[in-house]
Amino acid sequence: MSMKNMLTSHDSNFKYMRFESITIKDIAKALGLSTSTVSRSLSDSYEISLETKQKVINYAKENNYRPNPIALSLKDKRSRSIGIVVSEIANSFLSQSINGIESIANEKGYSVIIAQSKEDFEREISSMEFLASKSVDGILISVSSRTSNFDHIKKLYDRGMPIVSFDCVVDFEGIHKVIQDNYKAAYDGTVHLINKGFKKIACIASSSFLSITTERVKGYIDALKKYEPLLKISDIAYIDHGGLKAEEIFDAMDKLMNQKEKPDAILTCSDRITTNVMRYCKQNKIGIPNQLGLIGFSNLDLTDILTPSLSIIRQPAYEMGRKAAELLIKMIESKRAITEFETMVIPCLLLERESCTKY
Amino acid sequence: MSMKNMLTSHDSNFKYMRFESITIKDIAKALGLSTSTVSRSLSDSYEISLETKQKVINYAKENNYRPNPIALSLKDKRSRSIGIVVSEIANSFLSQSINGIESIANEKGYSVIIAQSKEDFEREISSMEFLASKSVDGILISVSSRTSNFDHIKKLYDRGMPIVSFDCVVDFEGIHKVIQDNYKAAYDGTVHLINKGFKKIACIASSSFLSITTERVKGYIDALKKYEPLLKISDIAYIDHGGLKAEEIFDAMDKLMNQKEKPDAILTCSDRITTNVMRYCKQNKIGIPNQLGLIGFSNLDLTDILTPSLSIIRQPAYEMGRKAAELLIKMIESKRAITEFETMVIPCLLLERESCTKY
DNA sequence: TTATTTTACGCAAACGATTTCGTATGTCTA
DNA sequence: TAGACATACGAAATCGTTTGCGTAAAATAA
Repeated sequence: MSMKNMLTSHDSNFKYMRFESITIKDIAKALGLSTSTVSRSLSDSYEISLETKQKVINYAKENNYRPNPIALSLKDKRSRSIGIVVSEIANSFLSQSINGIESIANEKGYSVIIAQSKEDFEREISSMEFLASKSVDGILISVSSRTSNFDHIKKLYDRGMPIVSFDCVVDFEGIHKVIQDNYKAAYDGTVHLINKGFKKIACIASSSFLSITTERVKGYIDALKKYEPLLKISDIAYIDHGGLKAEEIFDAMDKLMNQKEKPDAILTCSDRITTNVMRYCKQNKIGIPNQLGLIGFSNLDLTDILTPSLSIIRQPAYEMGRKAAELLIKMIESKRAITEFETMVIPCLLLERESCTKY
Repeated sequence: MSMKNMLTSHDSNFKYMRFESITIKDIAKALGLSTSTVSRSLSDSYEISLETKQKVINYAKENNYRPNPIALSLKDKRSRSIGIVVSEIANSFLSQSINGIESIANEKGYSVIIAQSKEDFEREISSMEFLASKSVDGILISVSSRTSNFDHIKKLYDRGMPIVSFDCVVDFEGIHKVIQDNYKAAYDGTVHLINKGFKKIACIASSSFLSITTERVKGYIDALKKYEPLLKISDIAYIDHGGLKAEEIFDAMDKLMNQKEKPDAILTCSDRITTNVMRYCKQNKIGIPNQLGLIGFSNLDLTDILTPSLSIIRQPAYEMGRKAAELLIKMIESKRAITEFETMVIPCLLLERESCTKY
């Protein structure tokens, strides 16, 4: 499982040579100048003669000088890095969001440190601490499905750490938030199923702690109320443990499908729920869409090649990441107090496919 | 799309208060000691009296003192962070690898900075520069499908930057590498198709620049040679641009399927290729497995619910990430020169499902 | 009692960069 | 020619922490 090979072309003791860049001191010494003069030359100060500037700049370029970001951080009291706390990165919605975040961060010269909570409350707390201890300039967070207490976030925020919440947002005010239009998306999805002739539509939602859940369930209920006034609450299932284990979702399906009156369609409120419902149906030979119609929130790019292809509500992950990062960096770099906090609401996209059209 | 709300509960000028932690100086001043004494107390030096130590430690704990990692970095000349360069994170294999990397990194007190090359050679170069400029202590890299020249990596490596390569590894010696057993996996996959009665087996491989491609293709060819000595080279297609665009893979399929003698099975060598071949078949009404058998390298956890369920070769992503991170950190923390470089080879897992069993 | 050692701490340098302040020249003006 | 002012640079502080060295006071030894 592991083979060793003696080194060949490589300089055998190269690890004695730690990776080190040239510093401003080295330039100063080499050119017989002071560090102040070198620093000022590189920042093109008017106090330095053209001749000296040129000498310094040339020498710096030739020797590939790069300012040491750590020294700058120490002086400026900022690390030019932002932290992200999410439940996990191996998740299509979140990895797309992170893509959006990174695109803005890199644009503005920030690097990004990701911490995963793995849908665990304690790990979320330690992730926040980890990031704070790493001196990030700000934090983007989508809370875990186990988070109903937001003190760990509020405390850090009140101490002056810029924080922006997206997707699974915090519950307190006075903070920027970036969310999907959860209510409308769930409402539209439910109406879509109704229009396709389904009569008993269930909903499997994420953790009941989360505002995205509340909003989506409200959209679902309102749609049903409008068209089917006799809603049974028992048709709503909550996945309170994040659904990292498939069993949690299978159990919910067992309960739903073992009622006297089974649902004939389901609205699923997360990627993981959606795919595990399909898995459940496949394993239990429940035909989609004729036995069970299905529409779900999903950002997977594979839903079109499932059989039947899956009708989905796609969340604007990339855009949300960009917006959240923009707000955070604006906050970090703002000199004045921030007195207005935005809640950005970005619409979802409903993609109609085979899983809710009976044949 | 964006509504504003005036802040309510939140202290309106809190942003004047930058997030700042207590320093060793603050402790020293508060207790009437010198910073040296405080520092030594906190590190439990024998030179400090028990009484003083206790006073310092208590005060530090009460005021939630955390050493400033930036100051430590400046002093120690190490940032306790490692960089990762991958083509993209929204990729099941890579996000699982990153999970493995992070698990080790966090264990050892390192944070992780991710840079995406997006399968672009120039972006890979700038990613390396970005990470170096961020003063990471080492770099893990899986090169892009456009990388045939490794100078940018070799140069940094020769200057003393610890680097470990995994998955799509670099081509030079004297460096740690972590790879899957590509040859065996492709060989076994091909033999599996042969055993299932397929007669004309094609292969769609990743970029021809990559060693994973070379190895997989060799496994494929050797299996065929053993069982079907009359191999046609035209049955191997290369996806040289990373396959980020589906068209590249569709074009390859067009060519393969428009031959006089179409293949009756395909071995696909990446996640993206595998799923896009399925997409192509679905769109072109090519029945799997009866018209076309399919086995592919994939780390998606959805392949079991495709119809037909997909036979896959699963790569040990998480394990590879862990191993690579372990090697890198060992390298970073080693005091002595490293003279032996490992190439770790970790086996893949073949999961037999419906897509290669004709009915 | 004096000399020596131990104890317990402080001073200051160092890491790399920026920046405030000070100053030795040179140039111009009156 | 003396005073004023610009020009072009250097010294030193600063950010937070560690650490080598120095040392006063206390404890021990002679």
